[in-house]
Amino acid sequence: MFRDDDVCDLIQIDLVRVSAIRSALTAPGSVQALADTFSALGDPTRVRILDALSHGELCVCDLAAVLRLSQSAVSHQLRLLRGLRLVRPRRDGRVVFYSLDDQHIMAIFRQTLQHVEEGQKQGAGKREAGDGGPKPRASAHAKAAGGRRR
Amino acid sequence: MFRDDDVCDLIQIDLVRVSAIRSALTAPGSVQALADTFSALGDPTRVRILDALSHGELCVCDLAAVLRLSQSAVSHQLRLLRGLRLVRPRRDGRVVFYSLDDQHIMAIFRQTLQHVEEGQKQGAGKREAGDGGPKPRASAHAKAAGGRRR
DNA sequence: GTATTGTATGAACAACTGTTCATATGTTCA
DNA sequence: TGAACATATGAACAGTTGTTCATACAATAC
Repeated sequence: MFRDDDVCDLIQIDLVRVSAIRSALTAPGSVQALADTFSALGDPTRVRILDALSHGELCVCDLAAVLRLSQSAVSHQLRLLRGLRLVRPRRDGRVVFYSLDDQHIMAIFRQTLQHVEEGQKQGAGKREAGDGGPKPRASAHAKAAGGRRR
Repeated sequence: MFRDDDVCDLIQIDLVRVSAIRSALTAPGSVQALADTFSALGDPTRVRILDALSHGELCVCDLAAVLRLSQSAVSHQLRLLRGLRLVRPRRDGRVVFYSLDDQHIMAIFRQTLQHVEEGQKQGAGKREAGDGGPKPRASAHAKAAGGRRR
């Protein structure tokens, strides 16, 4: 944990600036909301669900068929996405159609894809997450490490 | 898992559309890259780090002081963020300064905050993640549940 | 060289998460 | 009403993640 006497006492440490920045930080509530939302987006299955829904409204069953997932898995994920208002349900008989809740989501996707692709340009040959190659399912504590190459 | 004979055979199931959408889906590599990036953003500590850095370049020690975190915790998280090119290090003697890697990140933050706040407007009184109130640290498998109220 | 200091990293542990299986809920049709 | 079917949900398990502690690395000062 952080202790006040643990602060390094270099000249660079500008305590004034530190407390200035600290008081300008985003409110904890918003931080948590941001993290929750990004967390929901931070799973391949959910990314795929939203990607599929970007092509238009789909019922749970169609969604499962499109993504080749079990109905249960899709339903569980939809529940999560629904809770964060990333998707919206519409009931029609016994079928429930889901659609993207608003336009922000696709905008966020586009922005982030831009960031990712930009990095791929720069670091060509460096292999970062998402180069299309067959990957060993990026695993524990080494996911975004600086230098992996097995 | 998904089995082909598990497809519900309603009229709504449009197998043509299903395969049409499937072939239009974002490539697996990009999906993974998106998920990895969102995953990195999906943690309060990392959100706070990026938020702090949005006020300008900071050394690890200052960052720890601003956020009241241990140097080790900050360093571990910076490593992750660095791997995804969300932050960029600059060495000056023994001090390493970190800054946001590009402008996309803040743009993504803004978009997402907009989404979150928009939802708060609509669902006023419904309590979604991030309303500023003291929360019991939103826990396991119930994080974004549809109907919570204890 | 050694001491000092800022940063990085490995191991380990508790907490969290995504999927599956079994089952419940809700809607339509006979 | 009861059968059929689309969707939702609870429990449980394996896999993943964030923090801490101890320690290594790197750059400067002596």
